Amino acid sequence: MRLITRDTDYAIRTLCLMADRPKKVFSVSELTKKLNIPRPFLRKILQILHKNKILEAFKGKGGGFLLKKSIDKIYLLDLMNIFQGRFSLNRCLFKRKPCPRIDTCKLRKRIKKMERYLLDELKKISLGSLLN
Amino acid sequence: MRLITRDTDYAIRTLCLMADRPKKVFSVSELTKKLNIPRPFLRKILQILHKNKILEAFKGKGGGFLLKKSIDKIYLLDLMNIFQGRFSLNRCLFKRKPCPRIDTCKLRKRIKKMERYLLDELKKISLGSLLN
DNA sequence: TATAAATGATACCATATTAGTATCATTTTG
DNA sequence: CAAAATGATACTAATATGGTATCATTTATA
Ligand code: FES
Ligand code: FES
Repeated sequence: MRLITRDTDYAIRTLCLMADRPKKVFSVSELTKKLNIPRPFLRKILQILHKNKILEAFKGKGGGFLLKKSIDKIYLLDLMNIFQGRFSLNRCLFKRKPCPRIDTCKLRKRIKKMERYLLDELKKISLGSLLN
Repeated sequence: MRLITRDTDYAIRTLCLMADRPKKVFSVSELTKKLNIPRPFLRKILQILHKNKILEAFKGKGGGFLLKKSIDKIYLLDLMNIFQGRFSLNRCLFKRKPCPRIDTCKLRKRIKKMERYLLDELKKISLGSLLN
């Protein structure tokens, strides 16, 4: 089971790198070289981060992306929500009726509890806290 | 994120139903009617449960499947391992090198901790404990 | 003001995983 | 021997993930 998908992963790495020089405007070319992430994929990711107000973007020659939010205020869970959709462990419940025979669906309750825990843990993890 | 896939889910439901009459030999036809799970899919699932010694199987006319293990000794995690492979949250680590810049990969450690928790919780859940 | 270098928007393709089907062989009972 | 069951296994379909391609727009600067 994959907690973090590739795009979230790449976003983490990119933002951490950018945090090194928080005032600097990075072009995709530059980032792609340093991180070696496939260029068009990285570009898409950066555009999404921009739409979500985590980066600022500058068009035109000499343009690129700039960290907008402090790395300490960007949480892993934010990125997961952006790239992976709202975090939830038991989609199953909503696709099908609750399991016959398990009338009150105890399973669901127990999964909810685990989900609660994971969300709480994930909320605590800022990108800043991963560095150093 | 899906903790439990469809086949595991179906397996749970089927085993719970069979636990109602632990001595009875159920044919696929019978189970498929009661659970309305697509017949050939259910069949595959039952065969896998048989291979994994959770069910006993009887070939030939009048044959079918019989619960071999007590429902209290079948754990959700067993089924997940059978149908979904060994449970682990961070496959990511093994596909790519640890993230550059995050040298000691704190993220990995934190994910491992969550994984530990989930495994502990999942270990506790027997199918028996879901019923009644 | 033309050109090059950047992002914006968006549609597309490739691969992997999950979900489900089909088929033929074998066993068993009557 | 025929019917009714599972064993084994290969195939197909749907979805999610990972990655490309392309054209439009903006901006700096020669
Ligand atoms: S509602 Fe999903 S297993 Fe019960
Ligand atoms: S090793 Fe996977 S995020 Fe660091």
